Amino acid sequence: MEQENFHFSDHNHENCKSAIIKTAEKRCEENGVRFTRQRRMVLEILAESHQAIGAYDILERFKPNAKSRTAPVTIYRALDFLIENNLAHRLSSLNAFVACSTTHNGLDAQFLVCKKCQYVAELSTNSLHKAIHKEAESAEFTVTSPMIEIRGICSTCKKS
Amino acid sequence: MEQENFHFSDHNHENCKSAIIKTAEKRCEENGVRFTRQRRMVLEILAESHQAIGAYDILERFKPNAKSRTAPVTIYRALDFLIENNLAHRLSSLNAFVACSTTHNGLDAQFLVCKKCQYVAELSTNSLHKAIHKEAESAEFTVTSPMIEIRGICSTCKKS
DNA sequence: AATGAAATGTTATTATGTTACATAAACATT
DNA sequence: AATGTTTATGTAACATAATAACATTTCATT
Ligand SMILES: [Zn+2]
Ligand SMILES: [Zn+2]
Ligand SMILES: [Zn+2]
Ligand SMILES: [Zn+2]
Repeated sequence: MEQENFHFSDHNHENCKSAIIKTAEKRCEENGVRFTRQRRMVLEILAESHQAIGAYDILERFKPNAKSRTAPVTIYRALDFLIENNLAHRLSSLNAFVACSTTHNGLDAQFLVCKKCQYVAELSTNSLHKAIHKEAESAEFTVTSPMIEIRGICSTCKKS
Repeated sequence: MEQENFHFSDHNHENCKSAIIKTAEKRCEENGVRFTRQRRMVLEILAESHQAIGAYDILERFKPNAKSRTAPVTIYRALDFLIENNLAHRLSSLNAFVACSTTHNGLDAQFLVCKKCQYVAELSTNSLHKAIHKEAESAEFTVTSPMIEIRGICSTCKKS
């Protein structure tokens, strides 16, 4: 799941998807929480692409495979679960969600969000992590959940 | 308008407010845009505190001094204007707004947001600015508008 | 005063997210 | 297996946040 550039151009997304699901199975096992059918379905929808997707769009894609009529709260509950277990992230600047695509190893996540094509690259760099915590510390501020969403234009979109 | 800690404990907020309004008058003059009654009223409401405030809360505080019935869109239009002219900022993680309280000098803004008391400290540091642009560059990503909202607990809340 | 551009008024609508309470499935204990 | 307990899901209504579309007014310039 190493990315080389913003569009993940060289990566096999089928592998990528199955890695995300496998990670989820493993982590839920470890954490003693249940990776239910609905939670899996929502994660699979997220993992379909590296673009952020809104809850109501997820709902639309969810409905065809649902066993009964599905309400928004079902999606939000699944998303809450995934986010709590670090299997997905919410992008506040878009009111949208992505599957987690990196191993954080205790570091905060950062996102590069292309305004044009909506692709999201997830980073988890030591340098940014450190810079953030250093600035916060000097203001005597205890960081719990930084939201670092770097909006701009990806290389592919810039060329075109 | 220099801040020493998160709660701006040592600052005279009356000065702070009038500085915000004066800056706005000056900037609008410079930019050849109109600092109308409504825009001023919304900025004054924002400048009342360093807490983020939602558009509908602004609306409630706006109504008593309004000349006629006021709809949400009025507030949003004023906010759009203020944000465009860098006189206010939107905090995506809260769906809320604050008056700008620093001079940016070409640097991006960053925010420390206390989850407990809702206070917002605005930073505009070179070190964070650089760290962000450096990481983006190495992903061949062109930054336009980073959203850096560092959520956590301020020193005052931590003590209590 | 006539003109055009910017700002505001008015109403309705869309988008996003939550509450409250009922039912069902999974798990643990006897 | 029967029981109680927790966790997950179903269902409906509601709450909050933001925008669209179009009419009217205000302001600066001619
Ligand atoms: Zn992929
Ligand atoms: Zn992640
Ligand atoms: Zn102040
Ligand atoms: Zn600012």
